[in-house]
This record gives sequence, C-alpha cells and structure tokens, in this order.
Amino acid sequence: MTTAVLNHRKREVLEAIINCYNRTAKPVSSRTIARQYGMKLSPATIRNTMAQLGEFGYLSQPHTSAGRIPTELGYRVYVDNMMITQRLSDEERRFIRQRYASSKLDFEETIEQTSKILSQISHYIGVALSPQLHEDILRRLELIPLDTQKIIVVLITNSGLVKNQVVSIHESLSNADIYRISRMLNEKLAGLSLGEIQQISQSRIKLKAIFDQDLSDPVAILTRNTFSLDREIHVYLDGTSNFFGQPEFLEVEQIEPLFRFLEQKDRVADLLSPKKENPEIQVLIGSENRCEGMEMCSVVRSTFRVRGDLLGTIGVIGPTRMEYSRVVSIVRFTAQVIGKHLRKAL
Amino acid sequence: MTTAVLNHRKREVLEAIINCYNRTAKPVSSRTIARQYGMKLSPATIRNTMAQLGEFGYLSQPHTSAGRIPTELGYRVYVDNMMITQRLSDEERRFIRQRYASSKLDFEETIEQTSKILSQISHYIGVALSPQLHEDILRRLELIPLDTQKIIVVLITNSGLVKNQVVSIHESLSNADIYRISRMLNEKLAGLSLGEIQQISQSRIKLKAIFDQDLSDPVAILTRNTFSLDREIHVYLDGTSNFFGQPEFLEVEQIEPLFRFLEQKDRVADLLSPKKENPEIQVLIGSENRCEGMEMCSVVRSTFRVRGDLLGTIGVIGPTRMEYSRVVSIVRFTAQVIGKHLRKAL
DNA sequence: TTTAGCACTCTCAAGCGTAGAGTGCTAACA
DNA sequence: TGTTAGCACTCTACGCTTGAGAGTGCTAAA
Repeated sequence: MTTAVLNHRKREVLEAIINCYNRTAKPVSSRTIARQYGMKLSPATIRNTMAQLGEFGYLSQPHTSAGRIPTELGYRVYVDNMMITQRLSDEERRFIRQRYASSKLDFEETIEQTSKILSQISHYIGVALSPQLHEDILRRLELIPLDTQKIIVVLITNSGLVKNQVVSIHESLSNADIYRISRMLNEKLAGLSLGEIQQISQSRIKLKAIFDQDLSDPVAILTRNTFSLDREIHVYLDGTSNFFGQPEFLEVEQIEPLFRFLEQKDRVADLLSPKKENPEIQVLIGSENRCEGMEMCSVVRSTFRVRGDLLGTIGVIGPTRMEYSRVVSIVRFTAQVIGKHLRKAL
Repeated sequence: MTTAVLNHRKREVLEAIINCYNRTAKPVSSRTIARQYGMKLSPATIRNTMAQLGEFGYLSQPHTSAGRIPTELGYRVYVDNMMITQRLSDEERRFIRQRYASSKLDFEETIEQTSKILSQISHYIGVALSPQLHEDILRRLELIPLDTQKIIVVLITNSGLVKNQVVSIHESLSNADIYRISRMLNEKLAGLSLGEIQQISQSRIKLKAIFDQDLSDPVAILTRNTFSLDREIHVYLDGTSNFFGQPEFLEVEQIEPLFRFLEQKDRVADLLSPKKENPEIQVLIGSENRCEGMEMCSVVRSTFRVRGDLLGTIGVIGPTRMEYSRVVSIVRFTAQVIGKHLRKAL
C-alpha cells in the first residue's frame, strides 16, 4: 500500500481518533470527534473523512455500526509522520535522575533499577537487558587461586564490567604457575573483544596461533570455561501487572498469551535487541514485532551506550493503544541518563 | 476449633473429596464419591458423612444445592495427618538430577535453574531465593586495583560464593598500600560471618576495636561499601503462566491480585523465608500465608543447606487445590539435590 | 445404620425483546 | 463542491424468562 498523502483535516481526524482511543480503548464515534473539534464540523462530515481514512487502511470498525479504531497502519503513520515527542516534564526528569542517583554503581543492579523506573513512569512494562558482552573489550583479567583445583577468574572490561567465574582445573598449579599464566593471558587477550576471545578459546588451532605455542591443559580449560559467557544476557522486566488495568486485556484469553511470552526471557531479549538499521529509538507496532503473544502490544526500544561501545538495551512494552509520544520521550531520556550513570563506574 | 477425631469413613470421604476436587476444581457430589467408593455405600450415606465433615469445618458448599469443596482447614487436616508423600518416580528424579548436572556450577545460575526445574516438574510456580549472606562466613577477600581511584573487592565465602564489588576511594593507593590493607582485612575479618562484618563496618567504634587502631579512610570506606550487601537477595520465579490453566483462575479478578503480589519480589522473599520453627518442609495453605493476593494459593517451601550453613530457600506456589503430596516430594528431593550440587562448588 | 424417594434449591444456558449507539446514504443547502 | 440534516438500518448489550439438570436435605422404610 502506497502511503497516501493526508490533507490537514484527515491528519487532524486521525490524530483525534488515536488520542481518543488511547484514553477510552473504545471505538470512537463521529460525534465524539465532532464535539472535540470545537463544533466546527458536523458528525456527518467527520463520517465522510473517517470513511476515507478507512479506505486507506488507517481505521477499522469492529462491526458495521460501530465507531472507528486505529489500525496498526494508522499507528505507524502517526508514529512516523505526525507524532510530536514533547519534552518530559521537569518533575519526571527529576524522578528518573533521582532514582539513578540513589542506586549503587553496580552494573546489574543499575539495569534492574532501569526496568523498574521505566515501568513506574510509563505505567506499562519496563524492560532492560544486561549488556551483550560480545563487543565489550577485555581490559584485564586476574586469577585468584581458590584451592588446588579451582581458580577464580576476574574479568574487567572496558565498559566497567567486572565478572568473576570459578573454573575447575584438573591439575594443581603453583602460585608461580598461576602468575605466569595470568601474565600470558593478559598479554595476549587484553584489548580483544570478549566475542573474539570466545571464538579463539573454542578452537585449539586459533589458541595455538595466538599463544605461539601449544597450551597446557589448564590454560585451555581456563580460557574455554571463562569465555563461554554466551547466554548470560539477563532480562529484567517490571510492571507486568500494569496490563491488568488495560481494558483490552480484561479477559484472560487476551492476557494469557502475553504473559506466556514474557516468561520466555530469551524471546524477550530477541524482541528488544536492536536490529541492523539502528535509529536512536525504534517503535514496533502490534504484529510488527512478530512475537506470539505480543500481537496486541507495541514495543519502544533504545540502546544505551557507555564510551561508545554498544552496551545494553532498554524498552517499554505497552498495548498497541499506547501513548507513543510520551513513551518515546521516556525511553529516550532514560537511555541518556543510564548511560551517564554507568560512565561514572568507569 | 478442636481437632475432631475422624473415623475411618470420614477420613476416606475427606480424602476422596480432596482427590476429586484436585482433579476437577468443581464441587464434588455425593454420587461421585459413592461411585468412586466402589458402590459399597449409597450417595445418601455419603451425604450424611459429608454433612458431618461440613460441621467440623472441613468441607463447604458454594450454595445450598451444590457439592462440597474442601476448606483450608480440611486441607490442613489432610496435609498434617492423612497425606502420604510418595517417592518421586525414577524418571522425575532423573530429570531433576540431569538438569543440575548439565548446568554450570555458578551459584546464582544454579538458583535460577532451580526455579525453572521446580515449575516444570510441578506445573505450578517454582521459586528460589539466593542465599541470605548474613550467616555466610568470609573465607578470604582479594583486592584488585582497577585504577588509582577504584578497587575491586572479591569476596570468597565458606559456602563457595564469590562476589565482586567495585569500591571508589578518594585517595590513590600504591600497590604496597593495597597489599598491606588486603593482609590486614583478611587477618581480621576472615572467619567472621558477613552479617557480623556488616555490623562492624557500620560502626567506627567497632572497627577500631577490631583493628586495634584508627583506620585510614580508604579501609573504612572499603569495608563499609563492600559489606552493605544487605538487600541482595534475588528472587527467581518461574512458571507463573501455569496459573492460566487453572480453572479457579480463569477470571482476571482472581489472577490479577496474585500477579501483583508476585511482582513484589521482596514480599515473595518474605513469604518463602523460613520461620523460627523449622521443619524440613513447610506447607502454608491459603490465607495462612497472610499475603494479599495469595488467598487462593498455597506454598510448599524448604531450605537447602551447604556444609550446614543456612543458605537458601526454595518453594512451590500453587493453587490451594494442589497436589500436596506430590509437591512436597518434589520440593524435598530438589532441596537435597541442589544442596549436593552446590557442595561441588566448594 | 443404611437406603430409596421426593420435594426443594440453585445454576446455567438458551431464547427473546428492547434500548441505545452509531453508521451509511440521500437529498437539501450554502 | 463541500457540508449538513434526516432517516432507515445494523449491531451490541442487557435484562427477563424459561426449562433442564445437578445436587441436596429430610423422612420414612428396610
């Protein structure tokens, strides 16, 4: 469908219907719009306009003699061309800033906080993903012997992340051994991304190439086990019960698939993860998100960065009938603040 | 109400009603029981028995001409006196063991796995709490300088937990300083519980008493910030959407309060946390758990231990109409296995 | 002590009719 | 040509009634 050019009136009517439907979740009648319009036009005229918007596919009717509701396409046009994202109120900005200021500098905790903040201020579902580690650069690692058979590996990355991992080895190492291994690992691996290191550590050949020698077993085990941090993306969700208040989710049949989806954390992570083309803020409307259970929902997502390295993703999940402009402002601002906050930890 | 002594028939009828109601979630009629009884008694006789059980408060009727459903008191009597906890099937035991065997030895990850395992095998909600750190004994700590202003503190406890924390200090320390501080902290604090250390670190006087000297600021900051691990209890929930299948939660009005409750992780933690009197397994039925939103649910909880130190709590949340005997077996067995699994990490 | 019989109660689903909301169309109007 | 009033039509939502079915409590007999 080619994008139809909308004249002034059509735009106004579409916007009015979207606004009204956002508030009531009920089909909007021509009379409602006419009244809201300031009595300049009669319901009959509005009806004509609505019929045209219906032909474009921007509006639909639940049944012949009902009012109109915006279609996904209607929302898409609104979001892309008509929406004005207003600045968040000073109060809201203060709220968000304060919540971060009073939280610890810990990475995971900050992410978890973010999902809470997003849900509390948007009244929808707040989502925050812990950083994808693949692109993060290893700054340094430290080995701490735990006992003769176990070593704690502490990873420190450029983005300020500190992770530890207990690795079991099968032969006991002297302190001198450990010191030597530690120096070697740092020398060869620091500066590489964790993703690169993971690839290297999974291949004996690559390991040999990097280290200029056949590695002793302990070192191979150490690297292999330490850098298999693959599925470590944590997904923090908050505000799921906000959906119970939404009129279109009053029936269990509607809310059940959504909750079933939300429980599959890996799918939620996929949904939120940014795609190739990467504008600051992305909005996925209704079935655009291609997730079973999310048909009646939309996603507003953004990434936040620290020092320019790609780091994490945040977003809000709400009903398709969502206050897009408000939510976009919230997500954008929060992404800025979380970035600043985490930079302090560096 | 004094506990009425039940004769053989009353026990059998109560048990039959509980079993039947567990399966159907519908009021159980006298005829149903009579049939199930093997035709030895007529419905009329069963009705008399049911009337008596009703007088004891063990059964109730939704309305005059409906069948009976067990009351909370009825379930209590059943759980305390009549329930036979059968051994889990070999298949189920294997399933649980395998899931642990194939997971990493990481502490948090094991706990998270546990909630999933519990929900998958019980078909209710699985809950697992990460250990309360207060009683855990500090084995050792290591300091890793991150830059001139920040130090990573790595804590190693007796139960195998490894935690790291970035602490900012306001003056820069030489490597020799750090080594000295590290030795001092280990000498004085290793062997104490994290709870004790937290108390000490919050009082300048106690700090002075322990260390025999006025501490330099960096050390005080280090201890204070490292051991404020207070609200670090993580709550892992899985299988919440299993409740959508339950007949008594078909209406949003019933499921909403439950989900609102489950979103308050701190309350869920309180609910699961073991009380003073501490039998191996505890069962809280319906309103016994005193949680808004949990009126129609029961909790089966247990603690798991590693090396005798109190560690974590696991449990299952299901509808009051729950297969108590099965769930008790599941929780008991899982608590054993998780304990063994974590002991490997030591 | 147990049981058959019976009157009584309550739920649930189906069918029916009405009020109300909202549309589309047509014809008149500016 | 764009706008509007009027009107017939459609669909929903709600309340009312009705009848079938399930299950009980009570009584009197076995």
